Amino acid sequence: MGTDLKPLIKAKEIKLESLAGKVIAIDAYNALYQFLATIRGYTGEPLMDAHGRVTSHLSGLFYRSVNLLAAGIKPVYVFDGKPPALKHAELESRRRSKEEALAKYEEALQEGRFEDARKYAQATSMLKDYMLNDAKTLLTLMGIPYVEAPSEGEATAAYLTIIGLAYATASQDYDSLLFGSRRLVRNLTISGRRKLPNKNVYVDVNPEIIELDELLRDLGISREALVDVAILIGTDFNPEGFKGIGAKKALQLIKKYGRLEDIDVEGLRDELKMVDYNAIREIFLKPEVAEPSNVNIIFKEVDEQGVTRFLCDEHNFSRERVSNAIKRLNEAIRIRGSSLEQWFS
DNA sequence: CATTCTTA
DNA sequence: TAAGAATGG
Repeated sequence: MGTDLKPLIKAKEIKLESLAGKVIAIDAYNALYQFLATIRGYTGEPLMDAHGRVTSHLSGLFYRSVNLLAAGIKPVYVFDGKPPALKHAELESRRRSKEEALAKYEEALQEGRFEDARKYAQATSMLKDYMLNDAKTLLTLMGIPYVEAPSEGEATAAYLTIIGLAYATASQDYDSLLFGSRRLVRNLTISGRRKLPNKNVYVDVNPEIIELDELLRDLGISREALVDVAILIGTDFNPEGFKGIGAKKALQLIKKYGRLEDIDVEGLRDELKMVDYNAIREIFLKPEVAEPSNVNIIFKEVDEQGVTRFLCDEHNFSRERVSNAIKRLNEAIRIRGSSLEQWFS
């Protein structure tokens, strides 16, 4: 879920094309989860192949990646490793709400309330290991690199921007900023349409970028202080946050007192004693990240035969759609005139 | 979510 | 032809 920093952030809308030629480190879990949750049939069932294996995430990953490549963007997907121990409570609560959603889904389905069923089905979404493996296979066949993070994917993605291997991170969550990402791109989409939660209304959504340096300057605080603000709001590592404190109040408090241990507010001071905020700070400020020597960001040509075999033969995608997409991509590459030399190096 | 089909 | 609805797997 991440930290709700939104009220503190003013993002700049950008055109997708402005990212042409840039390496973007994409939070794989975030992207795949979004695909899995939203790409569903009328009654909420995910797309599946003839063997009943879920393919929603592959559909999203394939078409979006084609579009990013066609726009000249170089995506690098960063996969999660082992979650920090402090994340257990958050993961457990996610597991529980999925369980509850499953019960509601079955009930709604039984009663023919398909719109509800769809909503609850989305909330049951779980990325299984085989789905992650299928996603990695597809990326390899598409010539798109990915990185295995030792722990939080957002942390390694952020690190890639810090060491100059990526221009920005891409995620819907703000946590990569806490991990020090120099730039965060949200809404890295093509269609620019998103359904409002619980409503049958669609709104235009454009990609937006947040520059960490600018954000810190605007807020008038350091990254260390921003992490303290996040802890007050509530992070994946202290999901409760603190009673009555949202983004605005958290910022006020840190601007006034500087850091968590100096907050002099009746009640809150005692609540803070119950939280190991130093451990949380450490996760954000000194995260476990991939070794640069283990990061190979190499783009290759799309293996059209391989992609077709994998998506169409193994997973029952339409040959026509897949070949059209690859044709579009090749045409875009041709028009851009990017020689394979400069592109794939 | 992204693409394709339908509709007016 | 452009917006909205349906479909994809």
